[in-house]
Amino acid sequence: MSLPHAVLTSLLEKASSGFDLARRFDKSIGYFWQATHQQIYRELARMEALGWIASEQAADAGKTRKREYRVLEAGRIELARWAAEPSAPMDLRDSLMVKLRASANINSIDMRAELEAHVQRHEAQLSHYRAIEERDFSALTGMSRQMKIQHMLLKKGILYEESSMAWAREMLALLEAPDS
Amino acid sequence: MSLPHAVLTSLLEKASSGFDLARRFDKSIGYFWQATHQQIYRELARMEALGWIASEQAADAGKTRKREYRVLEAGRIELARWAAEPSAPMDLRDSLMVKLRASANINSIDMRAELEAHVQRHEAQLSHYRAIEERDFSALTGMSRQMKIQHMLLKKGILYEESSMAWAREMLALLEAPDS
DNA sequence: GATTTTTATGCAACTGGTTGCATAAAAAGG
DNA sequence: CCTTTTTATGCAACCAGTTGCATAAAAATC
Repeated sequence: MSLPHAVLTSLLEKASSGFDLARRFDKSIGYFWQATHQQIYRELARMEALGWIASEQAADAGKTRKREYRVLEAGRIELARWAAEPSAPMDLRDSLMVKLRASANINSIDMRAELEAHVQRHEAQLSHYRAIEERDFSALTGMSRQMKIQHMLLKKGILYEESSMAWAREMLALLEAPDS
Repeated sequence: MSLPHAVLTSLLEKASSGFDLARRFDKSIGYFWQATHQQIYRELARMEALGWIASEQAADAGKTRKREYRVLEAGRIELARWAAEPSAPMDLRDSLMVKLRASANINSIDMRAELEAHVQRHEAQLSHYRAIEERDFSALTGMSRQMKIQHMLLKKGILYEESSMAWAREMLALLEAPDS
């Protein structure tokens, strides 16, 4: 159960409203933990009840209900406690691989178009990551510990996209080979 | 919703009981789609009701309730239909990355032991995959299309383990560096 | 000035996956 | 022989995540 902790982490970096968090979950933190706005509002309510976070009317709220949440000491303690407990290995559920395996058994299934779309998606994501790297992490010296870790997390994404793409291209070549 | 289709794919390769399927989901097909025995029994019942699969008392049932399921034509058609529809990009939820990100913001969180355990897990999985490759895919010629695809799926796992491990080692080096 | 889009929050119902437990025969071990 | 483990199936309750919808102010567009 990591969603509350992902929200805590994100709030730690910047006190925000639920809406802003939801946007943040569509990038940055969301690259390894996505959530819908529904989940986020629910978690915020739960964590406020637990005393992990507190909120007040946002400075730019106007007449809206916009609230800004920030992490309390109890929240930091909980986050540290959770980080220290052993993490279960990530569970992958990759439907494309299931489809490819099905296509190994049913000859009429042609996965080439799917694979091409897949390659293109990874390509787009990769160039997106590279642009972020260029923009935020191109300094050669003087990066703080925090920055270095953030850079490594981005590199993780880059590595993932690169290897997914290389593999998908090889797979595509196999499916396109005349004799196969 | 891919679990029924993962079960169909697995049954296509070999007609089996729920129990055997559950074991199969702890390896092979389970590397990219896991399921508990509960989910599998539930799915089998549903798919039998839909007419995608049929079952009879297993040959080696004795006095037990053991049943053997096999895919019907309607099941093959459904599997092909599903394979042809576009697949959503895989959603990763990697709690280790969330923890590392939290550790970038809270200095007292020390992720080194976690990362070491992580490296070791990937190492074990990698050598397991390599043993399978050695055993099943070391032939240099005469591999069928089916075998080639299966080999590529295994390679996908190998690539994933290799890149996860390489990255985790680099991350570990960063966390161990004196100045960071 | 009226309409559409974006910002912002949230309820309710549903679905997929997990956990805990129950049952019972067969095989293995002491 | 008796106990434990493995094989085999399944119910019930729960939890996490998704989908559809509703509301309403502010900003943008026509």
